[in-house]
Amino acid sequence: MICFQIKFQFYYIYRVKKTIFTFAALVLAILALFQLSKYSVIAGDTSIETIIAIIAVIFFVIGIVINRRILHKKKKPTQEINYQKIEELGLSKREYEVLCQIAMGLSNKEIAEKLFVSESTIKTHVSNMLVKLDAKRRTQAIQIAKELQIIPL
Amino acid sequence: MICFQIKFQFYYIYRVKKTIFTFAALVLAILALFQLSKYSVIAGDTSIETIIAIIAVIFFVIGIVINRRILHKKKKPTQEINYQKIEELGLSKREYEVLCQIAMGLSNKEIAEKLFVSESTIKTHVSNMLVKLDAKRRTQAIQIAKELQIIPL
DNA sequence: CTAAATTTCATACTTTAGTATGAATGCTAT
DNA sequence: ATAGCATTCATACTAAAGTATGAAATTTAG
Repeated sequence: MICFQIKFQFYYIYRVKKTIFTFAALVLAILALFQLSKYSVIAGDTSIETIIAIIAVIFFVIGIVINRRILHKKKKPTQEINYQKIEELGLSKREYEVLCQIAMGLSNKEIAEKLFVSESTIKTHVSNMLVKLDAKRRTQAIQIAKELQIIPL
Repeated sequence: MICFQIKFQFYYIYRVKKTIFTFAALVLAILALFQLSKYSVIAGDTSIETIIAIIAVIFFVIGIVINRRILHKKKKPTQEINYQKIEELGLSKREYEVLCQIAMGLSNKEIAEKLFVSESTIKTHVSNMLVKLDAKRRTQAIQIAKELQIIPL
């Protein structure tokens, strides 16, 4: 049990502190470059242009890679739900629950079983919900609800 | 008329060739840096480390900026439609059209009017489409189609 | 506590959705 | 040419969805 915990901890550190390790490696690489360039210049066997070009390319690539990592991580297309709109429409808690289940593609019977009520109850909720959303059908209700951002895409 | 065309052409060149101009400016900047660094080294009034550090920072920033520009341009949250999947499912053109109209919340009757065919034709398409999508209802078909990314969100 | 709103359920009814079957037409590729 | 597929349409049927009405129990807010 403890073994598992330790394993998990190491894994966690690895995942979270990955960026820090990357930066540490980067700093070391830079220092190495400094030394290399110094010796090269002193020895006179490498032109200053070559060194600068190499450094430029390296950091250009590093800039792109890091930027891509950061953008990639926060690229969560999570739809924010407009709870205020739900209240504005006057949708009750139960009506909203039913709406969500409809959007999942469930039938009235299936929703009834899932929410532990009778099918006629669901029908009542659906009917009231449709009026409040100004929809004629459940499919239209889904479309409208997604447009109003009251259910996830 | 010709004037407008010329104006448009210049605008077009400006828009499309912007990147090229940017790179041209970049190359000039690099050449200038080369000259500057050379003179500095010869004059001995700037250390090699400083020059390298400056170059590194400059290109690091350039890398980030260029990357951000590119990502920003193609960062349209437009859901790409998986046309290959549509073929894999064996959906015909008409069946797919009907599916899209269903997702818009239309009834069979409304779809029939929109596509200038009878309601029974739509029913046939819907029935075949449901089998191919392995859905029991049209609402479920919408959900599955969105998951498979064959219709826009 | 009481009035209003929500949730629940039922019954009866109408409308829409979906299935099954059969058939005619047109397009396409071998 | 012809076999296969897509499209079209019809009829008859079953299933699901949605409406209307009434009513009881529960929750919530003033």
